[in-house]
Amino acid sequence: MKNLTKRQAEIFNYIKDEIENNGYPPTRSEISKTFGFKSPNAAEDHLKALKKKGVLDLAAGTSRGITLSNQSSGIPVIGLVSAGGPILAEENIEKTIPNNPGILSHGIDFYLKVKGDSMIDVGIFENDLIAINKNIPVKTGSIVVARINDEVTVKTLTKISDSQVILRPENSSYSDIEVNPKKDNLIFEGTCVGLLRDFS
Amino acid sequence: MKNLTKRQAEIFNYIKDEIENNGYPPTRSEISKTFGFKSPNAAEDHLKALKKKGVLDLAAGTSRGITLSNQSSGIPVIGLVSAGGPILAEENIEKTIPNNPGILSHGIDFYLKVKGDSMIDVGIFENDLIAINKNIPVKTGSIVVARINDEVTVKTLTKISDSQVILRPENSSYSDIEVNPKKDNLIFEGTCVGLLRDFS
DNA sequence: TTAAATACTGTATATAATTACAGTTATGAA
DNA sequence: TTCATAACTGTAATTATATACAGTATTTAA
Repeated sequence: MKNLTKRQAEIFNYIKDEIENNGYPPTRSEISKTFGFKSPNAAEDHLKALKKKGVLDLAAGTSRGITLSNQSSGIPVIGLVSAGGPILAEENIEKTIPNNPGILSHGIDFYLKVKGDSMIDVGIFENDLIAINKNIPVKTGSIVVARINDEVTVKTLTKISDSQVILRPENSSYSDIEVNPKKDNLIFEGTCVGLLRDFS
Repeated sequence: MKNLTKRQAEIFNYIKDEIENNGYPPTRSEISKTFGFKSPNAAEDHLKALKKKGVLDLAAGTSRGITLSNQSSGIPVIGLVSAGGPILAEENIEKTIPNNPGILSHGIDFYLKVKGDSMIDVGIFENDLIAINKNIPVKTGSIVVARINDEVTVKTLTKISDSQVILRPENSSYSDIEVNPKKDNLIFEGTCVGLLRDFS
């Protein structure tokens, strides 16, 4: 959904927030008022641009007829992460699920579908979706999503220093992973802020 | 939510559905069209009645300015269940959290905050919120919320017949619970359809 | 370098939408 | 019985809203 200009992103986020807070989308003049436009047509133009870029839809002749498109209103679920690119790259997105502000105390940037049983002792099972926030600084004790030499893993961070990082699987049959950030390529993709499991 | 007439409930549910499906609430005339009213004032009257009963709010002078009130839009979280009354009784509701249609494959009637460690082998931990659907018929293999002689418990249903019901804790340090529905008062409050955990 | 896109102002208008007022009919409670 | 509530019809007025057209200035991609 990218290629939004800075201004367009501002307006898009405002619309998103309004829907979240008010329960209905803003009008052209509400948008204009918020951004200081002297003409409602400025908002109209922006809406058309946002529609053209596919992040929202407009219902003709309908007041407040703004709907966020699927991709832009949902939170991506990341399945298997292909090596190389960024974790949120298109090809890693398995689906998107509706955003639900308010269910968890932290914001969610994406969900990661859990593979393997290395975290079962803290109740994280295969195929669970763990909610990840990219911006919380990682700290010891947190469950983190780490990328070590392009391999993505979910573990508890138990030690972090310039020369040594220890990632602990929460399963007694596995051993701690020790990483030297100076030698290995270590990236923290985010912190686990919640868990979602669907019994279907 | 209280004492809505049949007609009011129909209209309220329609509004709820419209918000969910369209992303914005209906106008008076859309409501009228749907229900065959020949005057938009019929919808206006209904909206006023629904507002009076506290299930929604109306923003004056605002097109589509209908918002569902917290109680009616959220899903109750049940903490400790007091003996006697129904599980969804006011005093059991710890809080409500926003409804999120689409995150789980089944509908959610309420969340139950888990006490104890009797289900840790299936990754259900203390203080997790389990999502419960009241209307799915209980069947063996499902995780169910059962009330045995007024005590509420979450277990896996492993056997169900007229004379014997077996509820299995998913923790090797606990033993199966055998209930005779003819002698004991056994009520199934619902089936667990999902799990929500907040790492805060 | 040039056309297209971005980001607006300014004006105007048809129509979408809220909402008041005046009624009618039916039902159930005081 | 009588009054409040429910569930509408019918009309109408004000205002809220979408949206077109005509511009201007700046930035960006071909």
